[in-house]
Formats: sequence, C-alpha cells, structure tokens
Amino acid sequence: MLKDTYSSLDIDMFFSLEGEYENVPKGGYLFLEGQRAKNMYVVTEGLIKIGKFSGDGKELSLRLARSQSIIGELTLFSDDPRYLFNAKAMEDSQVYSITNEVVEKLLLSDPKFSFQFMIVMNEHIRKQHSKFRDLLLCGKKGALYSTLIRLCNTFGIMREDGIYIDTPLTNQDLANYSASTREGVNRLLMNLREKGIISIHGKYITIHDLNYLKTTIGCEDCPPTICRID
Amino acid sequence: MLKDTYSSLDIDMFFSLEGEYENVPKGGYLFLEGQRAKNMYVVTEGLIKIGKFSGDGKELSLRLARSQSIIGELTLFSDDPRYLFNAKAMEDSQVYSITNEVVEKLLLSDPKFSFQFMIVMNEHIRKQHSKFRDLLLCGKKGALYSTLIRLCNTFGIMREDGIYIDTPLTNQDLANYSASTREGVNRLLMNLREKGIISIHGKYITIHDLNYLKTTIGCEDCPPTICRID
DNA sequence: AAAAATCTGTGACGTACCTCACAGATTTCA
DNA sequence: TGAAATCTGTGAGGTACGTCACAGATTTTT
Repeated sequence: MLKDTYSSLDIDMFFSLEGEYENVPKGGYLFLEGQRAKNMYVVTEGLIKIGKFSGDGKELSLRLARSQSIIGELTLFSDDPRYLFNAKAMEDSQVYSITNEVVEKLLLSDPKFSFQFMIVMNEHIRKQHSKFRDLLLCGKKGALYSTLIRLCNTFGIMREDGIYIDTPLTNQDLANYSASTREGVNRLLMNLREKGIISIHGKYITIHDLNYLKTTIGCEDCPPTICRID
Repeated sequence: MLKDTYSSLDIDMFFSLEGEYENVPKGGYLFLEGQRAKNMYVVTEGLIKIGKFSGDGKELSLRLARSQSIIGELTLFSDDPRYLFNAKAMEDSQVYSITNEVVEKLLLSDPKFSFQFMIVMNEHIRKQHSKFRDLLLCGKKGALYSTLIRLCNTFGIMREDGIYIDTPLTNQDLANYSASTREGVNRLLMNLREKGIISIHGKYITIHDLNYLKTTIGCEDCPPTICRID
C-alpha cells in the first residue's frame, strides 16, 4: 500500500489548473449529449443533473452532481470526443471549466495528478456499477429504493425523526433516476408512506427507516463513498 | 490533441511489469466476488467470464474477456480492496498476474504508463455505460440484441452468409448477459430465426442481418471499440 | 388574487416477461 | 455405445409494471 488511505480526493489540485469559472442558470444546459467535448468541469456551486434522453422521449438520469463533483471527464482519451450525457442545471450553478488539453498535458507530466485523476475515474466506475446492479437485479422497486438510499448518502441530513433529503424531488424525477414511470414511483412511495418508512412534505422526503430499504433490496452495504448519486 | 490517436493501447507495457503467469483450468475461478483483491490480470490465453451472482441464485454476466483483456483492475485505489465480480474460465486459460502494489508504484512513477492505464479505465467505463443503456432502456429484447451485437464485434468472423460468432453460447449464457431468462431468450431467438435474421448451429450463432438488430434497438452506433463484450 | 402550469394520486386495463412444467434433442462421459 | 447430463423448445398461467385517463392538490406566474 503506497498511501494509507485513498478516500480523500484532493480536489484543490483541479483548481490549480488553468481554467475559468462558468455560470449556468437554473434550467440551462452546460453541455448536451453528442456535442463535441472540449472541457471537463468541477462543480463549484449549485446542482447539475447528468442524464440522457432515450429515443421515445423518456429521460434517464444518472447523477445529481453537487459542489466538488467532477463532470464531463469521460470524454478524455478519445479521438473526436463527444459528451455522452446532458448536464442540466437544477439550480443556478457555477462550474470551474478546464480544457481537455490542459488536463491531458498535466496527466502526462504530473504522476500525482494522474493518480488523483484515476481515483476519480475509479470511484465513478464503481458508483455506476453499484447503481446498475440495483437497477437490473431488483426490478423497479429495487431501482427506486436504491435511488432513495443514494440520495440519503448524498443529500441526507440527520434529524430526530430520520434522514431528511435536502433537495426537491418530484415523482417524475425519481422515475427518471430509476428507469421507471411516474405512476409506478407514486404507488411505491405511497406504499412506503403507509408503512411509515418514509414521509413526504411537498417535494422533500424524509426516510425514517433506511434499513428497511437496504434489507429489502439486499444492499451489499457498499461504502457510502460509492453508494451515492453525485 | 497530444497524440493523433488513442485507440491503440500498448498492451506490451503491462508485460514489462514484474508479474507471473497463472493457469486457470476450464470451469475454474480466477477470483471470486468479495475476495481480497491483490492482483490485476492480463488475459493471455482462453476466455474469462466476468459476472456476479444475485441474491436469488441468478447470475449476471458482464464481460467475456479474451486474450489481451485486462481484468480485476477495478480494485486499485481502494482501501481494503475486494473483487467486485467473479472471474470464471470458460476455457483452459492463462493470465499474466501483476500485484496491485507493482501497478500502483509504476502509476506514480511513469506518466506514460498511467496514461495508458487511464485509456483502459476510460474504455471500460464507456463499455459499461453503453451496455447498461441497452439493458435498461430497451427491455429484454434490447438487452439480447445488444448482447448479440457486442458478441459480433468481439468474436465475429465475416463469412459469405453473415457474421459467425466464434464462441459457444447457450440460451442460458445469453440470458445471463441480458439480465433475462433462458425461456425468454429462447423465444426471442426463435423469432429472429423465423425472420431469417440469425441462424443457429449447435451452440454457434450466425448473424445474417446485423443492421436489423441495430436499428431495432436504436443503436447509437458507438464505435466497435466500445460496443464490445470483452 | 386569479389564472396557468405543474404535480399527485388512483382506477382500469394491457403487455412484457417471469415461472412452472415437461417432452424431445443434443452433448458429455464412463 | 449406452447412460447421464445438459440444453432446447413451447404451452399455460401469473405478476410486475407500463399506459391511459382524469380529478384534485399544489405551485408558479401575471
């Protein structure tokens, strides 16, 4: 083992790179699927949803990136790089934008940076894997519960009565994260509500019994650094 | 752009690392999900299936790694690394085994190597993304067709009458790759057979009309380096 | 404060797909 | 070469989940 822990990503390294801040107003897109990819970004403020549109008008949401999250980095190391997803600002947001060229140059010259960068990519892979496991192996219920757990680990605030998810979510939003439908999500949420597992006030959800969700989908208890949505 | 192409991974770099060859007999496991991960591997001979078991006895297969494929690399950069998947030899196989320590040391000291390594990881991410898109967004039909396309791009041999997939596959195998069931796969295959899209001789499939499969699932025409199963 | 837009909740119904069951074909192995 | 094991093909029936439709609640806009 070369370091005693890998968990602490030194995000400051990215800010030491030449780049510029960009603002994205709420509802605006930072980039669109298929566009030529010139930059990668570190989110500094706000919330950016990463997703894609499926052929028939549906939307699949994959991440909800917050401050410190790195986005758009998947396009590095490709010829004719294109963004794989859309990045939509859910709040007024700000990102630090770094061109692929600058990143690639540093990756070739600074082993410490490239080591850090690999940690980012590796976490990214493992997050996706754990997410897709849940989506594929446990039906729509598994997909929704998994999404709720990830939201807890990412936006949860501990309260006396449970974990308050501190970001607004509609049924449709949850459906997009779960590759499911609004109606289906609604029925599942009602069911959880009746059982007292969760409660909902407006667009904010409180989880009273996270363990119920975890055991129902046979959660592998992956570390909370991985089981996240950002 | 720092290089004029990224596509050619210099696999030889991995063999210049200190390591040793290991043999895995057909049916044996190179590693198991949850085991402490000490090594990563380059497949040198045979076929290694990467997958995992779901709680209820089902199996989800993710990759079918062949000579030159890198496997078990996802565990790098973690404290207490554990393999995320099983690796089962489908034929008598041989791998070149390199300890994580050796790899990590070189990653820190040799920017060229770490650049190469990032290309591997990046391709890995993009393969998984494109696979999961198909599995989630197009139902079981999409999942199966996607699997067939990937098998073509990985094991396909051009013949007069179409693309011959040069590896044996049972209905159950295809179901495992598609997060589906044997019966469901069988019915879909019969249907493709009746339409003349494919034909099957024993455990070998020939695809007569790859384009039919692609257009049916709204394939994004991702490059064949990405749309693979290895 | 009224109007418009968006979101929630729920019933009815259709379809995709899973499960079970079993016969026959094919492959493996002793 | 014959027995055992594995694989294929198919019907019947159940279940999860998507679709459609619409009323009422909530939020946003003007």
